[in-house]
Amino acid sequence: MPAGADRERRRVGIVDVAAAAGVSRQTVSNVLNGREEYYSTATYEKVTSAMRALGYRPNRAAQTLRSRRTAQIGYHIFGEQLDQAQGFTLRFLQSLVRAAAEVDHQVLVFTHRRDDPLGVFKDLVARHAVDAIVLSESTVDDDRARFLADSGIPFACFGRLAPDLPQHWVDVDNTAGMSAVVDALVADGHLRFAYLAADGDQYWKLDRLDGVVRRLAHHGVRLPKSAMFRGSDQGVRRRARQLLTGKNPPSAIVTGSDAVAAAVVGVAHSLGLGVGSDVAVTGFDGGAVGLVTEPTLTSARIPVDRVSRTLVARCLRQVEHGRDDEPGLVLPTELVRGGSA
Amino acid sequence: MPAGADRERRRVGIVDVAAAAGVSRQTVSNVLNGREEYYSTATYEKVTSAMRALGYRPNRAAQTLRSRRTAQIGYHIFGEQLDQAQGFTLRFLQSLVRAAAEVDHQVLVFTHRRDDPLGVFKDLVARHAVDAIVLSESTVDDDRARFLADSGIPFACFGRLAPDLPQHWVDVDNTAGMSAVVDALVADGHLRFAYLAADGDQYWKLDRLDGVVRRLAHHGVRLPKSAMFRGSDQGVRRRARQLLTGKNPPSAIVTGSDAVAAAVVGVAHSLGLGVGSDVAVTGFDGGAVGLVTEPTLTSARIPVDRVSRTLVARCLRQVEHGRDDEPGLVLPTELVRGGSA
DNA sequence: CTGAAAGCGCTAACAT
DNA sequence: ATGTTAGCGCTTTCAG
Repeated sequence: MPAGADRERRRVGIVDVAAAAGVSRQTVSNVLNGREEYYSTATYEKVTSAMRALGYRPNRAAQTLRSRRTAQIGYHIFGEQLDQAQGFTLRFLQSLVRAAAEVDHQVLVFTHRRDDPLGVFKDLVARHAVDAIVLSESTVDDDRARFLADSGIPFACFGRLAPDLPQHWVDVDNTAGMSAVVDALVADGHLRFAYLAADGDQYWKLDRLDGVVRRLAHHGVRLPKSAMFRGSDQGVRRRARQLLTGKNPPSAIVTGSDAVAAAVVGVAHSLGLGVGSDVAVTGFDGGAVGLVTEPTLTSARIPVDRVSRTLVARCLRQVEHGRDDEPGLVLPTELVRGGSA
Repeated sequence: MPAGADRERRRVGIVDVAAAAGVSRQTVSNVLNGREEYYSTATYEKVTSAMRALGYRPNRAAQTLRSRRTAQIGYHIFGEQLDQAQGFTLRFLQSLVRAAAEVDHQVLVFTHRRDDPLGVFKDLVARHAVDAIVLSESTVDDDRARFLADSGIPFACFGRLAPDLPQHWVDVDNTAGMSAVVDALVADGHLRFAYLAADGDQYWKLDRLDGVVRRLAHHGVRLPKSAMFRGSDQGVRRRARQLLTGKNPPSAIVTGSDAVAAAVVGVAHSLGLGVGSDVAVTGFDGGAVGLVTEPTLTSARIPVDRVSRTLVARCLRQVEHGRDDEPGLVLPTELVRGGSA
């Protein structure tokens, strides 16, 4: 039996498509890569129908090797995440994956090793495993961002960066977000406020606090020192209890995040107070946490989808045109009204 | 000036290493791929030091194209995840990424498009974008698993699969986990129990319920119908309140998950009851949720790291030796005692 | 607009 | 134990 008779199920390659369509392999490649100047509509039809008929899908490794584009975006997550970020990280990742998919890219998730935080980054860059890297929960002076900037790989951060770093970032307007929350509360007639938040001196935590203080001042409402607290989850609960059982309790408790708000809601319940009626509670984030509290949270929603889409766009821009001097982008939050305020 | 004088920063390739080490490219390749039969210790030293000196890192695309191995594992996540799984998914992903990294693999995260749930899978398989795929939250008769089985790509699931599917799965022993919880509670002298859980008829939810009922029976304790409830988060809260304020309230509330347990803890607090003192509450999972409640939860901990490591191992086994007939693996949970029971 | 040639950087299969 | 010869399947460059 001649070798040609083998029922061998060969992978279908670009040449098979070319043969089936009666054109050369490049024409197929051009169609594949949407180089519209280089083929006629008729050719396009022939080629695409041949691809469909053969069930052809280009081999990624070959494309990558030749074009030097992986169509993959790296996303760094921290290994240990017992904190507030928990819920948000997954929401963001989901959004990022969708945003990447919209432009035919995939997301490679990676973590660092404890003993060598930058090692993975070096590896990824050196091995050309990704076209760009996205960072979230970045600090202003972020080691990772600094390394990426030095190495020259395209990147973008969710969170603003120091002025001496490339401004490849997107962030939300924390101050304005809190202002909107305060405005709504004031419009509802609240006069006695408190602000509770997780501790930490990240700029966004400070911005949120600042937003509340300033906006209340704008409305002529003072926020007494004793009604401001930033600390651990436990500390927040304790202080919430103190405030709510003390004399002249706040009628509205603004918090720095949905996680904190959820904790406060729990405390209020435990004191037999009606949330949204006896006391208003607000959060910041607008993700899933706020939907499982009872009542649901009024919160400043972070527009995750816009954030991730922008991040992906900025990455690809750098991939295609080299490092740019675009400034950072600040996105507004959206006030979502739940039953908690 | 001659062209050779260009200060052109060329990528260092395998030939550069070979030249520097004074060996052929294959020898370098052999060292790279740990084919120990094919080089001497002396050669190894020469080659590795040359690699270090040149800062050489093999190009992934080229390796993939030639070896037909991507060193990437795909992980599918659902797009909308407002439910209990939330916290767990991220914990699992983190663990999976680490487990993959331990064997020099990376994790590619992807979601499906609503209108074509299997489309991404087809694409990934056809384009050889990953070596294997990991699924979590799989159902017994999982469409995704069925597709993967048909397509022949290596895969592994967190969650048992129907007998007519390849048994590429790992799962935890839900029944035994609950038994351990019940044992601890009984040992503490509890006699009046209740069981609250999220609704849904996934086998693991049924197994957990079953575990509680059987083990209580084993101890001679009856769980009245009225003390068993499965429903929405809201429903659970309502029922918890009813139970705790009714006559003859339970002294121990066993729940189907840490998320439900957290809700029950909130309800107990709202009724002024001390959790861990007035009423015991237990969860199932052992992740971050149980650490932020007050007190922390007593729970059956899912050994995520073992799960993900096993999943990765099973994937690689198939990659290397083809589909196997290994049976599914059931892993035990570990009882973690928090302050809630 | 289409075709032919060249090669991305590596590893498999063979030789030595 | 090391070297030689061929590609992997595509895209780039350049010629028609």
